[in-house]
Formats: sequence, structure tokens, C-alpha cells
Amino acid sequence: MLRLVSLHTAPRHESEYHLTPSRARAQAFLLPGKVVGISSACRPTHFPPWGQRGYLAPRELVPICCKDSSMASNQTVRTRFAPSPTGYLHIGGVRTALFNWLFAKSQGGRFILRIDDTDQERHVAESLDPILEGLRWLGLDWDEGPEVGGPHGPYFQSQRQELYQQAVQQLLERGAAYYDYATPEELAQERQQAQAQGRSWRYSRRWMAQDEEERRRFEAQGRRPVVRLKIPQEGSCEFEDLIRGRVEVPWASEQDHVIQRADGSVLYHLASVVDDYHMGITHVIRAQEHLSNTPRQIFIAQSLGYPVPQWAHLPYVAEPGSRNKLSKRKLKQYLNHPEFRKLYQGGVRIMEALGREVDPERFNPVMVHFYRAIGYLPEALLNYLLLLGWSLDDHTEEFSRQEMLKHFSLARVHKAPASFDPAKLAAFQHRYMQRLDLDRKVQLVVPYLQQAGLVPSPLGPQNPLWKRVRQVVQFAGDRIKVAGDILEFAYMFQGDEQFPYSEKDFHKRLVKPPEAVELLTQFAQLLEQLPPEKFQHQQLQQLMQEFVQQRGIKLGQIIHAVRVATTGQGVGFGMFETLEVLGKQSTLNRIRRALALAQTAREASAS
RNA sequence: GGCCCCGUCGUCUAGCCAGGUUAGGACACGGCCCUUUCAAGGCCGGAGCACGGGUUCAAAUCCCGUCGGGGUCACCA
Repeated sequence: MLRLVSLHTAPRHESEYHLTPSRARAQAFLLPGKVVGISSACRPTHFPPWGQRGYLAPRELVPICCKDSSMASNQTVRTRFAPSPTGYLHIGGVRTALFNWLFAKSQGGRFILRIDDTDQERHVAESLDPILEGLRWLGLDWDEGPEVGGPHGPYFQSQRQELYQQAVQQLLERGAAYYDYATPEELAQERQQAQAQGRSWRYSRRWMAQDEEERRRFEAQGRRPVVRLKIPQEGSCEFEDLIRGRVEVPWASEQDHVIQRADGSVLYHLASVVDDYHMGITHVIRAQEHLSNTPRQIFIAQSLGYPVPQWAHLPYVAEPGSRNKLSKRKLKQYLNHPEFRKLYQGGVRIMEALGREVDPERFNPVMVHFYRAIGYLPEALLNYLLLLGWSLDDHTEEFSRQEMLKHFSLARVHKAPASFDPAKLAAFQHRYMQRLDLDRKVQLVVPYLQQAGLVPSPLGPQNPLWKRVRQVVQFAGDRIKVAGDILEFAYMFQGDEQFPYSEKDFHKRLVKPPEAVELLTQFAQLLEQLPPEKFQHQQLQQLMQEFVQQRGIKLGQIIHAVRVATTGQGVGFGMFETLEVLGKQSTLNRIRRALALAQTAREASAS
């Protein structure tokens, strides 16, 4: 028995939900045995016994029994993510997967991965790997599906043809589907005619075969049949969406959709419904674009005598700064968005530092691969995605995996599309990165140095280079925002004669100021006298301060010159820490190299 | 165009059901401070209820309408 209490008379706490009636209703279905808070307008009363179902109408409680065809709600929750193998994992797809995963896991249920490959049989393995990799990287593990198997396999639609065939037969036998012999041209003509007359078009069933004899007659004309759904002509399809509430669609606005082609292959809607049934899916949580597909799927399910699952249609993820659906094909256009551009270019810089070619097909912030490639933390991406269309309250933003599982509910999914905000994603990443302890950061960063060929592979913590990496990471601090950012400090791992000088910075700090060479020479002499064990940032700082005071110059007159001389660039972390990491010998080597270069440059410009 | 869905700062959102808030938070943005560069940090700030009616003492919140945006209308998934 589920007890409903007034929210006004009881303080808010964990077991209560502050909800709209439609959402309360949804929750009541989803959380057997839990207390659900409802409006004081509803008198506290008892909910119908579990296994029956009830509705909570806006102002009163009206218990009614569910239709027999509905899914019994006391069984284990099973959700699924059903991507088609396209070769990449879209950021919106991941969010759908995340919500499915969270819902199943938070309800003690199971999360199933199914591959919807009814149409593309080619190269499935290659197109599938990036998807599996992406999900695994994010820790969205599936209880059943490719590679892990399960009792309801196979988990590829291309391998479940017999099941679909049986279903088509049944639909045919029950009069819920029919053989249709129209040619595409005839259909097009009908459609055009209707359009010309300004009518909305619905197939006339002109070539529907009424019986065997008619089939033979059509076939004698050389026609080949497809199987179409025999959608009701009147009335409407009503269903309850866990996010949107009640949805009503007139049957007249539906078509007699094709469910099987002449060659026997079946179409998505049929396959999807059949699989959801055989895989015991209790909750179909998917993108909003499927909302209008739902009536036909309900029709199929009911015609086959399947229980109808619960539906939840997630708002889609929109483009940065707009309400259009985020698309992987519009990369060029998104690059006009400053924040998106920044994110992308940061990624490109890292790829270039790695000496890797940027494949525009895969390297795109719309796909998860991008984030993995440049060293994002999966938990940061997940946290950001969670908040894209869902919130707990007016202030909580950070969720560990446990907290997500604890707090997630479909009832608090926002209805409107949420646009993807690269800046906010970056902010989450930075926050998560800052909190990582030093050794963990080092582990994340080392592979990037290895891939760039800057440190050997393998590289263990005993190796002195590991210590150097550790020092760099420590001193760089929050400047390393994604793991790949370590490559901004490549000069720390390159030879004294090899690391490159930025022409611009070199000129600005070493060639142009008339006193630069002289000061740098003098400072180098001072450094030379410093014993190697005193080559520490505190001592170095003191040394430079004395140097500056004695000569009555400004700090800026020497420090930038030293930085450019030893790192090749004008920006970096603390100057004295930089020298400490380089050590006495390297520091002097680099300054000498810079001095020589600067001399040459000045002589060249003088003559 | 038909059908369906949606509409609170630039963005993500809280608040809407049970009408009374200086409409709250976060990211981004601007200014100031700190500073050897770049980050980070500290302080301060600007910024929103799509519009129009109605109900009401009182409307982001309830009702009606308008407008706007999007999704979908395949022998794709």
C-alpha cells in the first residue's frame, strides 16, 4: 500500500517529492513503497494495491485500474539504450544512455544495450567499437548486450529476424497489418494529389490485398507486397509520458506505416517493439524525436498482445546558443560560436602537439571521442550531461556517481530542450581536475607525454623523469585543465638545444629591449655561482630580487628575458619553479643558447 | 502545411501544481584588487518571467488567446 501525504502538513525530506500532479503520478508508478508528497488539495488517502495502477488527477485522487495491456509495475526495471552503429557516440546519445543507466540502476534494475542495425549490416564491428568504447570510458556499463551477452540475446537486431517474421505473421493474422501492393510511384501520386487539393494525405489502401485471391491477382500484375500497419481510422491514442504527462494523438494523423519490405526485411518500429518485449523492457527512455513514433508502437504492441512499456521522452540536446538539435554535421557552423570554437581549438592544439592528424569525421566536440582524446575526465562530462535537462534543486550542481544514483528521478527532467554549453562543460572539467590529487594527475598526463614522444614508454614512478613530470604537474597547478594540457610544457622534456623559441616572444623580451642581453648575461653569471643544491625556487627568487635591487632595475626587465630564454615562450607557471625543475645545468645551457641567438639577431638588425 | 511538444538572465536551471520571493543559484560576461607572464583567487556588478487579455487586493504561478521555437510526418534509425 502506498500512502500519499500532504506536502503542506509534512516537512520536506528525502522520502517526499515536491511534484506536479502529473509528475507525482509518474513517481507513484515508479517508486513502489515510497512516500510521495502531493498537494494538500488531495486528501490523504490510500493508493490502490500495487499491481493495480492508479492515477492521481490534478485535484483529487481517482483510482482507476490500468488496462490489461499495461506493464505490471512491480517487476524489476529494465531499460535499454539502442544505438545504431554509426561509428561514433553523439553527446546527446550519451545523455540518453546516462539517463537510462541512472534510472535502471537507481531502481535496482538492469540496463541493456542493444544494437539497432536493421538497416546497416556492413562493417558493424568498426562502427560499433567507438560506441562501446565511449560507454565504457564513461563507466556506463551494461548488464546485457554486446560482449557481455545475457539471457535475451542476441543483442543485434540483424540477428533477430525470425522473431520479427513471427510478429509480422501475427499482425497479419490478427488483421492489424495487411499486404500492400502499391508501387512507390502510385503512392507519390496519391500524396501529390492530396497536397494539390490542400488535404492532409492518408493512404487510401487502394492496393491493400483483402484476401489470398486478391494477392494472387496483384502478383500476377508483377507487383510485390510490403506489409503495412492497419492503423485505426478513428479515435485517438492516449498514453502517459513520465516526463510530459498525458499525450493524446488522433489516429487519423498516423499513417499505415510499412513494417516489412518486399524483400522480407523489417523496419525499425516493428523490430524495436518486438525486441523491447522479448527483452523485457519496462521503461523506454529515449529522445523526444521518438515521441511521435509512440502511437504506432503502442498499436503494434497492443496488437501483438504485449504489455505496453512506460514511456519517457527526453528533450533533445540543442546547439550552443540555439534551440536546434545538436548535429555532428554542422561543426563548421558551430565554430562561429566563440565558446565552442575555444573548446575545439584547444582540442586541435593538443592533437597537433601529439603529432596526430585531426580527423574531422571523428574529432568533433559533438562526439564523446573528442573529450576522451584530449584528456577530459569522464566524471566531469557525466556531471555536466546530467544537468543538461535535469536538476535536483536550486543549488546542487556536483554529483558523484553515487549521488546521481541516489537522487536521479525522471520526474525532475526538464521538458524543454537544453542547449549544449561548452563553457559550462569546461568549468566542470576544471573543477574536477583541480580536485584531483597530484599522483592521479600525473598518471593521467604521462600517456600524453608518451604519445608525443617526450618521455619513454613505459615510464614508471622510479624513473627520474617521472619525478620531473610530477614536479611540472605540481607547479603547473590548475593550468592543466585537461590532461592533454601537459603538452604546453613540452619544453620541460625537450633537449636544451631542441626546444623551440617563439619568434615573437624572443624578439619582444630578448632582442628589442637594449639592456636585455647585458642583464641576462650578468644574471647568468650569478646563477653560475649558486651551488646546484641551492637551485631552489626560494633561493632563486631571492637571488633575482637582490640582482634587481642592486641595479635599480625593475623585475620585469629581467624575469621575462629569463623565462623566454629558458622555456622559449612568454607564458608558463612560476618562473623560479620553472628554473628549479630545469636545474642548474639546463638553465645555464638554455640561457647561453638564447644569448647567442639574441646576439646574432641584434647584429643582423644592426647591419 | 497536418499532428505533437516546448517557452524564466547569453546558457543550464530553481520557483509554477498549493498566487504574495528584493524572481534564487551556477557557467559565461564586465569592473576593481592581487600579480613576474599565463592561470587561479578575492570583492563588486549588469542581466530574465515571449506577448496580449482575463480572474484576483495581489499573477512567473490560474484561465483564454496570440506569437515564437522545435520535433515529426520514409520501403532511415
